[in-house]
Amino acid sequence: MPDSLTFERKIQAITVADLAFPPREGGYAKGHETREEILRAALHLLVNSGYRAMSMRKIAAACGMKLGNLTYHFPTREDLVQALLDSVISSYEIEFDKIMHHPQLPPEGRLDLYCETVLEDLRTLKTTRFFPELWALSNHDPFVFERMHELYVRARAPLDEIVADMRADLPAEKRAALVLFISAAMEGLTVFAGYGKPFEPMMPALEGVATKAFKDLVRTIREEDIP
Amino acid sequence: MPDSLTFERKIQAITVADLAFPPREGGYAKGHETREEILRAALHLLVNSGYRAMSMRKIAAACGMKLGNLTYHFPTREDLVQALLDSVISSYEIEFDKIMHHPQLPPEGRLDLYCETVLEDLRTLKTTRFFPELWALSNHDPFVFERMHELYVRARAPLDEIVADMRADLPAEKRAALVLFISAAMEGLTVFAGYGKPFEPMMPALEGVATKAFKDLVRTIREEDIP
DNA sequence: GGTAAAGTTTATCAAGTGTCCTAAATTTGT
DNA sequence: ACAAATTTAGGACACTTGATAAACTTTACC
Repeated sequence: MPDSLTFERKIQAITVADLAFPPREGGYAKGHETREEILRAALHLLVNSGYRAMSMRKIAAACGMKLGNLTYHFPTREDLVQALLDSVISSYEIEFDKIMHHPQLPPEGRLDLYCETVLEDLRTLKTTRFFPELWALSNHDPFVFERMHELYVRARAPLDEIVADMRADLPAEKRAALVLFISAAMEGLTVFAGYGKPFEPMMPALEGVATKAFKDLVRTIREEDIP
Repeated sequence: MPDSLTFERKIQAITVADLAFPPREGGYAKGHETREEILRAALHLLVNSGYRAMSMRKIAAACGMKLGNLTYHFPTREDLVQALLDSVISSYEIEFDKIMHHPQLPPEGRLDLYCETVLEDLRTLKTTRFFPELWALSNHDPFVFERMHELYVRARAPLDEIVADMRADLPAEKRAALVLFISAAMEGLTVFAGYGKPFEPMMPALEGVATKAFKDLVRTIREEDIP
């Protein structure tokens, strides 16, 4: 592992096509398209250049329109960020719905699928890219905090449900702690995965360890008693 | 768990007395004290109000001096941030030195102590507070990235050493992955711990699960073969 | 075709940013 | 006492930021 390294991220450009941009009610078609374009550009800037660089002007420039038009669609900057968080949360919802409404899959299978989904996200670095920014923001912006909390709650909900199916006898508190630890481990993994180049060589081995560790946790859920 | 909550962090004000501010070579005593005061105020602002609020003027105002004096000690903003990162890294170094140079402690004991130290940090939320900001920054500021990488390397070094003592037979790559996963799990834990109020009620239970999980990993290191 | 709403541009505002500069006053180490 | 280091008090620079308001253009619909 080198002690000093050049600043090169392996992620060149994020594709945000798979993010959900629900249309607002009773708007012109053109207006909705523009809103989508704005949010896309905003997220692109957020991920690739950071929150500081995600200014109204740069967003406007990124999608080739004037600043005034941007404030027409989003009167304040907070409105824009809110819409952005909405789309992120919606995308999560869609992702986890796929797992929970998977036809004829036992709890164990759903747990495996859940873990596999997160590990896959770790490989493709999809959510990893905007999470650190949003999380840092949430420490000082109350409304970001509330939305991020909502996101965390929704992300853990399916896992909570699965664990409840498998170990209904466990007290809710311990189930919640177990779920939280799995989530935490995954969160930590995305930290290092997102950290990119320095850790890239050992990511395959890390994934092996992670898979084993998660399997251990599954075994804990199945067989052992929680301390 | 409430679905919406008021924005109240349990951490009111950070105390940075235990952070290391190494003196620069060939400076007067007074100058060193002032530098310390500046860095303290800067870190306070970073933690409690975020990186955006950590402007030269606000730092100067926070420690009751004029802007000119601040630029006298730190010609550019980057100089200041560099010094800040230096202090953070130094503090880490001191913390881990205590573990590694503990008299007559076998590798197993040092591993326990290492985990316990991190869990203690999780309880007191010491480093948790500025990590998200710095990490988010590192994604877009090359020099912050290099320093944060240095920090990660130094933080994992002792753990690496311990694991090497315990399992010299394992290939370096797999040892590194194991170390990385333990670090990742801890990193994730600090994420949720730093998240504060919403998770506060279940922190004790979470800590129990975490302790057990870490013990499992230790057992993995001791007895089993890594996949 | 006309009309009202939606969408877009243009121009401007006050405020904040980091950096640089000069000149003087004060404190400190020796 | 003397020189170096530190601090104060300003001002100015070029630049970016979010927000506002007035004009202009396109679109939808009767």
